[in-house]
Amino acid sequence: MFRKLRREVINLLGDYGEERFLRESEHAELSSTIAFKLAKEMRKKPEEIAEEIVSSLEFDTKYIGKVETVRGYINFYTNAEYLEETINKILDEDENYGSFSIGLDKILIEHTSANPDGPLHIGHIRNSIIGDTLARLFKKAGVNVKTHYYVNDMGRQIAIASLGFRNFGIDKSKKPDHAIVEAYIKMNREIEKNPEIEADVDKLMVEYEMGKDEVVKLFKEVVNLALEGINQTLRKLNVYHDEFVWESEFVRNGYVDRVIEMLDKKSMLKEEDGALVIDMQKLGYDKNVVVKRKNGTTLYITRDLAYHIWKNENYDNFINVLGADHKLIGKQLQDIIKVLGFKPPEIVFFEFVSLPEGSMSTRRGKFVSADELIEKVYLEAKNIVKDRKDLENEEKEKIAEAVAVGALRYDFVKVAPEKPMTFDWSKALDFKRHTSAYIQYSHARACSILRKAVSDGKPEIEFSADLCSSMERELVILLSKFSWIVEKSIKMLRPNVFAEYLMDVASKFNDFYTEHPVLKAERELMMHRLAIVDSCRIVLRNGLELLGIKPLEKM
RNA sequence: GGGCCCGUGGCUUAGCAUGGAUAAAGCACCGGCCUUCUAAGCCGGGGAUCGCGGGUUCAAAUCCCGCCGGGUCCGCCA
Repeated sequence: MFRKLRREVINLLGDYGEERFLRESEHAELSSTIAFKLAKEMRKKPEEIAEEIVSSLEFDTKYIGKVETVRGYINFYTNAEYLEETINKILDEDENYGSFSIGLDKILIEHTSANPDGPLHIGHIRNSIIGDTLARLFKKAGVNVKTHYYVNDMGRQIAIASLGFRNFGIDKSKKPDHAIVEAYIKMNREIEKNPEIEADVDKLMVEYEMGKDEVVKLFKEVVNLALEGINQTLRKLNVYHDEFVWESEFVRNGYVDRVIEMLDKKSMLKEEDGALVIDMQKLGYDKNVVVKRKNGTTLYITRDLAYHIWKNENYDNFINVLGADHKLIGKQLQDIIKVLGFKPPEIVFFEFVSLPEGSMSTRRGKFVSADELIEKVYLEAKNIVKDRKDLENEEKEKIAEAVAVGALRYDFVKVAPEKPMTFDWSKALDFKRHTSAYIQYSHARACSILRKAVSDGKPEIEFSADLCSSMERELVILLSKFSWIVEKSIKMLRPNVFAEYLMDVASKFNDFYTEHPVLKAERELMMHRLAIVDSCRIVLRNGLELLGIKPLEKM
C-alpha cells in the first residue's frame, strides 16, 4: 500500500516528483524537500516555492488526504480510505500480504559455502542467515529464487582433513562434522610438527584432481560426512539450500578447460615460472592470478570462474554472500568475468564475527560452533518457560526451540552486514527488548486476544478509520509499509533493514496493546480494534517468517 | 607499505544508499505499573563535542580531503 502511496505522491508532484527528494519522516507520511533544492536557481525562499508547488497541484488522488507546507517542506498525509484499504488488504490477503512483484524473473543466491572440514561456527552462520533471509525477501518480491551451497571439495583443507581421517579415523559417536574437525585439527598439528607431510597433502590434491578412484572415494566420504553435519545445523536454523554444488564438478565436466580457453582467446593468459596466470596488470591489479599450478592442477579461482560461467548460462541474476576477507578475490572474479563478456555476480560482503579473545580459526580449533550456541540458547529459553503451569512439556520445548533459533537469527540479521561483530554470550542469551523474543511475544499477545474473542463468541471484526486514535493511525500506516520495506531491503541488499522494521511494528503494537483495551471496548470499537489486532498478527507472522523465525501463538 | 571496512550515551546498535525539521532504540542504572486481553510487557528519569581536524553547502552523523584507533586482505591457500 505504501508503495502505491509513494507512486501517487510522485505522480501528483509531476515534474517535482523526483524520488530522491521524497522522505519518510516523523512529521508526515511522506515529505518532499524539493523546494530547498530549487531555492537557489529560482532565487526564492523555499517556503514560497513550496507554496507555489502545492497550489499548482491538480488533486485527483485516491489516498492523499492532506498536503501541507511547513517551512519549505511539503508534507503529505493519507486519508481514511488509505487506512481502510490497508487493513482490508491485510485481512484479505492474509499469508500473502506483503507479496508483490519487483520485476525480476529468477535469481541464484549462493551463501554459506563453508569449507566442509568441520562444523559451522558463529562466523559462518552470519553468512547463512544473511543469505537465507535475502532469499526469503526476494521470494516475497515475486522472484523465483534458488539457493546454492558451493562445496569447496578440492581445497587444501579437505586434503588435510582427508589425510587426518585416513590416519586417525574419526569418533563415530559424535556428530559427523564435529568428528571430522577433530581429525582435521589433529592432522594440522601433525603437519606443524613434521612439515614434510605437506608433500603428502600436495600429492593427495593432485590425485583428487586427476580423479584417482581411491582418493575420490576418500574425499567424498569426508566431505559428505562434514556436509551431513553442517546440513543438520542449517536445518535447525531454518536455513535451506536448493542445491549443493561441488567445485570438482567443474573440473570433471570440462567447464574449467573452457574457461582457460576463453581466457586464452582474450589474450589474458601468460606463463610465470611454469604456472599459467591471468595477466591482472591489464585490469589494474599489482599481482597476477594463478589459474594453473606448475603441476597442472587448478586453483579455487579457476573453478570459481567456471562456476560463474555456468551461472551465466542458467540464471539472469546471481548474488553471492561472502565474508569480507574475500573482497579482493571477489572483485578480481567480477572483473575477470566481465572481461570474458559475462555478467559478474553481485556480492554481499559481511564483516567478521570475532570472539572477545580474538578471531576464530577452524584449523586451530578456536571457534564457537553454531551447534554449541544453539544448544545453550535453547537451554536458557527452556529455563524461562519451565515453571509455566499453563503449558504442556512438549509445548514448552517447542517454544524454547523457536525462541532459541529466533534469538540467534535475529541477533545476526539485525546488524548491518558491514559492521564487525564481537560475539557476546550474555547478549546471545538475552530475550528482552530488541530481540526476536520480543517480536514473537507481541505476535503471541495478538493471537491471545483473538483466541479469547472467539471463545467469548465475539469474533466479528470491522475496521473503521473514524475510530482511529493517533496511535492506531500510526500503527496502520506502519503496517502498510511492509512491501515497501521488503523492496528497500532487497535494493540495498541489507536484510537488517527489514529486521528493524519488524521490531518497529512489534513495538508500536505493544504501545497500542497497553493503551487500547480490546475485549472490554464497546461493540463497534471492539470490532475495530480486533481488526487492528488481527492485521498486526498477520504482519508480525509474515514478517517473522521472512526472517526464518517461527511465529508462536503462545509463549 | 598499499587497498577495503568499521568508529554514534558506560556497553550493543539504528540512521549514512538519495544531506533537511528537537540524533533514534536496546542493555545496564534509578523510580513507578500485575483483582483488568500474557510483566519475555508498559511508563518516567539521568546519560551523546555522532573518533579528531579541515572543506563543500542555506543546511553535514550522512558528501569530500587529511589524521588517529581497530579489523581485514595483498599465497602456485580457500
